[in-house]
Amino acid sequence: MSKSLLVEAPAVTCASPLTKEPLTVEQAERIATPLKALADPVRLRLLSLVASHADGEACVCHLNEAFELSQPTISHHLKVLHEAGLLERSKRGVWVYYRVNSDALEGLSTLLGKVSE
Amino acid sequence: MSKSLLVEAPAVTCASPLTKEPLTVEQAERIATPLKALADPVRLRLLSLVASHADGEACVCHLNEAFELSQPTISHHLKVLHEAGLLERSKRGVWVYYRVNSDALEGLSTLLGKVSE
DNA sequence: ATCAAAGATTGATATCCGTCGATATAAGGA
DNA sequence: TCCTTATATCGACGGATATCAATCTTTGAT
Repeated sequence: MSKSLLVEAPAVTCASPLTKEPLTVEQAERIATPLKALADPVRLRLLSLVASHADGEACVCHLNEAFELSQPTISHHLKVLHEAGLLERSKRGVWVYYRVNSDALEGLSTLLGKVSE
Repeated sequence: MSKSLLVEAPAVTCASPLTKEPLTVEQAERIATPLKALADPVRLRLLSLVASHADGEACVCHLNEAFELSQPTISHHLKVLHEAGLLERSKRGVWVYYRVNSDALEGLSTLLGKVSE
């Protein structure tokens, strides 16, 4: 119900929906979900923080320290990114680590790129 | 004040902000603007409708007909896309035509693609 | 068993945003 | 000039969302 929408529906990203023929209502709604997750300054910084970490993985404890926002707020943003399929989550002991889902981002990238051809 | 943010700040898109090093607050806010414009099902369909038109140009009158939404609502969405730099506007007589700004979309596309490298 | 720390969840609040009806503006035609 | 049509703007309403404090859950340590 809240898994990666882009990964679960590769047909949408592999086609060229923005150029050849207009998007259907369903396609537009599916694509809007990860874009909405991305369209927030805090979540963009979170994503870039995770992506720029040494091993592509970041502990929530470190992410919390990087912002002047409450812990629940960061937790909320991470949840939004995770449910949109942009971040993967793995728990080790008490700590939770997030890493970027490259496939999802790549799908969005090629989707937008199709328009410029 | 409301021109294309990506085109006016190519440094942001040409660098690799999402991978190498975390985005600054200013960069994140600048990138969030066009992404917010894009992160709506109606606006995605509007953009794809314009992009898929024969000569890459679409009259507002045709766009209005394609949606079961009021004329002011479509006008609002077109304004958001235009102010985000994703659509260009040209008036001929009584009619207004929109066309996709490929540079802006390409900038966003490469920006997201940088993460997957 | 108890405690402390990490992270998620809940409930509340304030702001943002999508939508509409009504109205304004602008351009062409009679 | 007056009317009609195309598009934009305004003001209002309702739903979504970003944020916080408080609380809960889970895990490891003592």
